[in-house]
Amino acid sequence: MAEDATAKDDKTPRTARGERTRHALLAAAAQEFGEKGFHDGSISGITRRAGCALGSFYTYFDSKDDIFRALVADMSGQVRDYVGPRIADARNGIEAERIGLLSFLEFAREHKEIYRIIDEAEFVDQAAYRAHYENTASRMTARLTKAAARGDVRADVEEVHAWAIMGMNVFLGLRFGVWDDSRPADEIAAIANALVERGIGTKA
Amino acid sequence: MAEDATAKDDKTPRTARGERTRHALLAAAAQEFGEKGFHDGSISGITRRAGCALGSFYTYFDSKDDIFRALVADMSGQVRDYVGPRIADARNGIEAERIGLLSFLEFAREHKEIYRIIDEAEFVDQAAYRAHYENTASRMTARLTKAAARGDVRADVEEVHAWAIMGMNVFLGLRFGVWDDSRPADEIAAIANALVERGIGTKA
DNA sequence: ATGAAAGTTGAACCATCTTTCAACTTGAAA
DNA sequence: TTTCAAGTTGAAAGATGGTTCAACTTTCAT
Repeated sequence: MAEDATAKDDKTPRTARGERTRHALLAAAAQEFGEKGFHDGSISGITRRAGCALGSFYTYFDSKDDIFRALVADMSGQVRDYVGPRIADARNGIEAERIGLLSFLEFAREHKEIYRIIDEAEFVDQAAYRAHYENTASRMTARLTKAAARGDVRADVEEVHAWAIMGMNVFLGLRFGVWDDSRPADEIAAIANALVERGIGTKA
Repeated sequence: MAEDATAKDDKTPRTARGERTRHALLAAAAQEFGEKGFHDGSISGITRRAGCALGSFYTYFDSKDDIFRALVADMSGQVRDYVGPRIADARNGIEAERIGLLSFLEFAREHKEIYRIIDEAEFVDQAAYRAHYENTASRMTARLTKAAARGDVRADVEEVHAWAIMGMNVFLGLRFGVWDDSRPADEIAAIANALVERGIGTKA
């Protein structure tokens, strides 16, 4: 998840100790940026949390931007890896989207820092930000298209529907996952899924 | 839209010239923050765009945060004032939401900086950020509840539906308003509204 | 055991940007 | 025409925090 190694000056750790430190720095960065945001978070804050010296940071990362980029890619992958397998168990296309939202809500409740980090990528690394949402949307479009072929959803599903449902999920995750998790996640998922089922489903 | 005047040290302009400068600074700040974001944007960048000296900034604003706060409130109000009256023309609750999205898309295409500014409030002034979305959602919940009473939409509409539809709108605005405006806005609005109509409508 | 590569350290350097301030200009009321 | 509050100016103070670096310690293959 960061195997560049452009031969020039490779920052990849070569020993177990180095690996440990790099990992501690990434975890500390998730905390630091999650709590304070990118600009208010500081590298000295990261190294303090990681329990190492300021200078060690530059053994593994080129800059503050560099570790942030690594973090966005990492979190984006974590969501995908948490949600993906769960969706695979679904019996049909509508069910898949319900499980997708449900597991996303669970993930957001467990990792409340994810919003601050992904959202701030809009300012720190726009390419990573767009990549995250475009990848998520295109995975959803692919799922919906497959579901349409199986007759689970209307034949006219397209990108617009995917962005609509993704936006729905993101905002429900913010409101009912991060800001306030007092209502059961499956209740939220059921309400939203009913909207989706009638909206694009074929069973009407 | 900023009549504090706490007697202490009032920054309200007292002359027409002062009013002009303050206004130029706000407009310049929208440009500067829209282009570079809050942290990369600088006060000297703002005064340069506004065509005045660095020091003049502090005649009208206490700090960088202060002008940003003023800007978020201003943009939030602009969206509300653009979308609100258009919705009022709708013949029913579903039509209202279609017009709401359509006019939001139009607004986003005309003011692409709005996303950067509102989104960055999450980091600069979280209270303003939550206020913006909570106000928007509660206005939508109120509209939907009224529509339910008129029989336009299902009786069980609630906050969750409002957040779902708002999230849909925000993401469609980002993808088909700001990032790429090649598809007609009313086409996007029609597709999303069909989803909403079948999803919460009563005509089904 | 030993030497070289990998990793660690934190003070200091440096660039940037917010904020202050005291001198100066403007414009309108008396 | 005079006066003065309001507004303007930009250099410089002050603060912050990213980045560098040269000395030091640890690890591990031989």
